Amino acid sequence: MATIEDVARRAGVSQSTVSYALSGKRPISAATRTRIEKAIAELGYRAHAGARALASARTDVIGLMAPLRTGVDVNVIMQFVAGVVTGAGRAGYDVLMLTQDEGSLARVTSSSMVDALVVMDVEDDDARLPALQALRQPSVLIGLPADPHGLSCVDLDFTQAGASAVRRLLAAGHRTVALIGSPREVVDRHTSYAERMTRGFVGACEAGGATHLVLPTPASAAGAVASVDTLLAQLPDVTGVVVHNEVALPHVISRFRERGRDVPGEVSVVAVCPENVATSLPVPVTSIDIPAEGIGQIAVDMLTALMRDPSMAEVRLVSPRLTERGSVRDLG
Amino acid sequence: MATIEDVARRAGVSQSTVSYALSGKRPISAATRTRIEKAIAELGYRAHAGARALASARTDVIGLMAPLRTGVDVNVIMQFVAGVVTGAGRAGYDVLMLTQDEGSLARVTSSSMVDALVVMDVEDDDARLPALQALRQPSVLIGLPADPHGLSCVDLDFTQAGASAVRRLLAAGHRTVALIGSPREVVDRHTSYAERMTRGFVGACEAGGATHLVLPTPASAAGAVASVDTLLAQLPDVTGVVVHNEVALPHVISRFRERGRDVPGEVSVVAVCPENVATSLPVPVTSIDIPAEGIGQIAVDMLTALMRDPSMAEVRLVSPRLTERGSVRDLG
DNA sequence: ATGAAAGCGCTAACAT
DNA sequence: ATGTTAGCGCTTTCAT
Repeated sequence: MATIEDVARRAGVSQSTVSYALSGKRPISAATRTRIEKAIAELGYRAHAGARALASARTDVIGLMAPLRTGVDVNVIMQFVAGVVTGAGRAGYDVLMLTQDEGSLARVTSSSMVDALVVMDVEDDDARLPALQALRQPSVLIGLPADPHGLSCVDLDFTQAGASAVRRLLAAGHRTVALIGSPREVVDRHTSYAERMTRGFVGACEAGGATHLVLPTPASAAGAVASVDTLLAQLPDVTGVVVHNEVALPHVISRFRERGRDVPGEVSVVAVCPENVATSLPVPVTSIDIPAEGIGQIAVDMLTALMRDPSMAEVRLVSPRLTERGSVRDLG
Repeated sequence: MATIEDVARRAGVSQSTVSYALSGKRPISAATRTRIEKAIAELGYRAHAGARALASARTDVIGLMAPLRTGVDVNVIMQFVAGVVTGAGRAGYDVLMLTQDEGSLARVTSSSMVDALVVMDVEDDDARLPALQALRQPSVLIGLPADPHGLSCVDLDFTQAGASAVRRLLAAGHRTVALIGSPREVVDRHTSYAERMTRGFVGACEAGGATHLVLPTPASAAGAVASVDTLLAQLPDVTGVVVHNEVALPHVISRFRERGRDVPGEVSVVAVCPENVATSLPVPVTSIDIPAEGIGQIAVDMLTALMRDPSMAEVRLVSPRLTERGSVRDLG
């Protein structure tokens, strides 16, 4: 591999001139610049990442802690990851994937492998928060812990999403509604989005005087079927459901039909899921989009802002947008 | 951040002694080792990754090129990624995520950001192969190109999987069968697994004298419905289908039922998909497992072997294993 | 506008 | 068993 010294020699300039030509931190005459570029092209030169990191104290790599456990909304996670990788690429960063375990955070930060961190799957009272706050490197959470003090966070405003879904049903005259939500484990861990979704749902139901039920639901066909059956047993008059569980969604709809309740004839459905999920079902479903890829990109934007100015911490909650697709029936 | 020099000073030894204590490349007396460990713990020392990479010419990072396009079997991809990350972690490596674009491969390798590469979503005549062969760093493909000469590859033996699925149906007396396969784009790109799957399917059909049809199918409910309808129109006598499209699978089954063909009463189904997909459907489906996570780990094992000895290139095709779950009816 | 040279924090000869 | 020291390939401060 060619080094910067090889380039300098070939271009007949000094190392530092090559370095400055590359970084643009110093004016370089057109003639010199041309010779340097030529030498770089001829040698196929690329700066050694380690040497650069050592000298400049930056790696141009950001760490991404994503929950890799299979089965749990992988689709959504993948879209977040895609957004982060895309946004990072655009901003000139590479992405180091980190597993959930406690150690990797300390390892990659204290060995200076990454300049910054994006953390997913945030819990209400997340064990990683103190560590993140103490870090030299800035971080952005995708999710919203109970106390986001001093941390940068971005997410869909799930509280509003839950409330908005309910209000849509209430406006159509529904008075008995249910939330088919995230799996029990996710809820029990007080995962931030599940917590907020439930709060928004329940709050709007209470405000609107609607009879309601929240059903944590496994991400499987069997789980979806069981939840629908439980729901029909406990709340036989149910006419509206909010589904925040993309794996269960198709099975929820078909189970209602198997049980003789047509969607949207007898039961109206509002889903909270990525758009491509809502549109690729046999029946298009009215939904509130989870703009996962966009949020991933915003996370990177916030990170680059933080690296420029560490005082820029902020919480950004993306407002939910409901798209009608005809799965809600007006009882008026 | 503490440096190795801080540790050395605190432990009253030289830098190199600390380095050797850390790497284990030299015998260190128990007493010295203890003092060094104490100093390291007290200072919270961690070697600077860049400095280490510069001096040792290795990064302990492997690059992972995964197709991040959403919608295409994300579940499966995620499982492969999880396997690679898990395997890498166990072997002491971190994972740098790379997008599909041509440039990133050259960039991370020639700037020495990674020691090795895992490449997914391999096409029959993949454009990246020449570049990979020319690389200083070893690489392992997940998939099998038409000419794997000199490259290390690992994948499920999809040819055998296709053949084996067909033979299961033939053995049960089925004579008219279809393959509900990967999306058209995937097939058109000559993606390695789709290509081999089709070959195995068609080969076994021809060998067994079965009437057959191959239907590339979009990864959506609508696509699944359309494929089933096309199939029933073109091959009304069909009694057995092989489904190699995990998104379509549930919709294929429900569409058959909507069209009055019970599964497995009238139509038998063999799926080729990860086990958790086959078991989480309303009806458990007889399937050939895609051991994605395991293959991801094997890829890393092969990579570490290659780094030890670059002549260890090999092709490993994992034999398919069919698990009965009752979705195939014996016509005997 | 350009060059010389001092590090950045490690590893691995080369000592003893 | 341990210490000394020469790089690894960059960035950046001084110089000019």
